[in-house]
Amino acid sequence: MDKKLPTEPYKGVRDFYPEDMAIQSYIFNTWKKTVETFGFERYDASILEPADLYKSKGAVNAEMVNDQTYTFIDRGEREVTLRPEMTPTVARMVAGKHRELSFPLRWYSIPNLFRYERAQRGRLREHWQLNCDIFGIEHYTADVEIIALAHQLLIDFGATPDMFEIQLNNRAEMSQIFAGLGITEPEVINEITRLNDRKKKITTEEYETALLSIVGDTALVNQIQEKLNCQNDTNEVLEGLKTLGINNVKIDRTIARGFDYYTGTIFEIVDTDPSNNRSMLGGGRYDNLLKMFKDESVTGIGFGMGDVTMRDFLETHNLLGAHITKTAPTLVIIPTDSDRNLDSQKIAHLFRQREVKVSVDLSNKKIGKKISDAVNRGATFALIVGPDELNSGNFTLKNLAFETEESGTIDTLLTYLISHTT
RNA sequence: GCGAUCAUCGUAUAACGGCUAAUACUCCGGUUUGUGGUACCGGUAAUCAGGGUUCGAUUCCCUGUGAUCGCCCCA
Repeated sequence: MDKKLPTEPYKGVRDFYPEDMAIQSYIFNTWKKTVETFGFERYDASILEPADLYKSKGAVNAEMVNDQTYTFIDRGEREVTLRPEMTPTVARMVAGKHRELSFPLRWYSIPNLFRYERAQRGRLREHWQLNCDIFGIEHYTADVEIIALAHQLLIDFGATPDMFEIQLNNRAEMSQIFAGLGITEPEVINEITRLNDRKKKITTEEYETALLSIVGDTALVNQIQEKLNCQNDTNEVLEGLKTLGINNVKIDRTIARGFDYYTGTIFEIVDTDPSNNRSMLGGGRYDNLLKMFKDESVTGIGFGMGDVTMRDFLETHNLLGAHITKTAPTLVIIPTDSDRNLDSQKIAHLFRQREVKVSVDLSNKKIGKKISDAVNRGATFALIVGPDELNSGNFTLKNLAFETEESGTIDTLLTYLISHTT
């Protein structure tokens, strides 16, 4: 009679059942570990931000703000947006304590971000993204450092350098290249940049036709292509990375990046496997982001890397598997019947005080079933608790992996268990 | 926002327009009233929603919903 609710999650977002959460935790933990070896500190903020943070001029690309954010009016008639990216938030936080913070900063966060878009491979409406930024260093070695971190992140998941490629570009250098060709109008540069971004997806003919319709001059079309194809291009960031032993990197003049706030280095890391031919990570340098909040400016460079694309990468290259561990209890206490549940819970407390992970099987299944359930859950030990054991004080601890048993008082078994777990 | 493909037990698959919609795994129970994953036996459980064509629709058509893949954009 009454209509039941669907059990599916909201469109484009995920439920994390324990087996998914195990993967998610592995990704987050690995991120955290690597990033902290680079001396980064963690911060976070609310998922809610005033809509103005994204709307103010030149903050981000207009399409994303207008068409791809979750924006609503709250009960106090404030316009609120679910954060679609973290950079404006961290810029706001840095600007807010500009005078108190001791630069340079190395900050990271793993926020969940929301974008209202059509879900597809590697793109969902909610994703988590590792965000790393260095604030307050103009020197190019900050660019090198942040890209070296991005590189190391993948290495620490077990990736080898042939599995991915770092693609570098520089907004300032692009402006110079265009200026050298006599192209100075920002509108035209913008159009060419957007076209370049799509270059790998379209044919050379399509590219040339589109480029011609922008610049209206065949000679110029050829000159632009020549500049873009220059394989020998290098810069100090590229050389710096090579000095650090990072060689799967190249200059790619078609790298564009969507956000308007980038002013210098921009980079992406792409999967070299053709079946997962996507950008997994992207970032760049921004000089003017704090100007929204203050007259003073602080330069920053950072990147974001998504959990969805990360998982796709790890699955594509078979880098998950052995790393994923379910959180199983070490010990399952098995009462022979429900009347022994409380006695069992009391015993469990003794083990928990010694930091043993214990669950008590409170079901009314038969003992054999409870034991096989414990095995299936991945427990290492099982302890049977029944009237005989409680009366005599003599218990049996089963080692489920080796199919051995140990008898004794709770105290001796506790000592035994602790000495047999690492 | 646009385009393509798809939608069957909890999961993965099967069924020419025609028998009670099948099989495997999972789950539950039993063989075994207090002790292990196996084996054997049994059980629960599905045609996304609404309309149309037809004697008859899981199958064909339309609409909606959802998913996947691509475009746009981006992690």
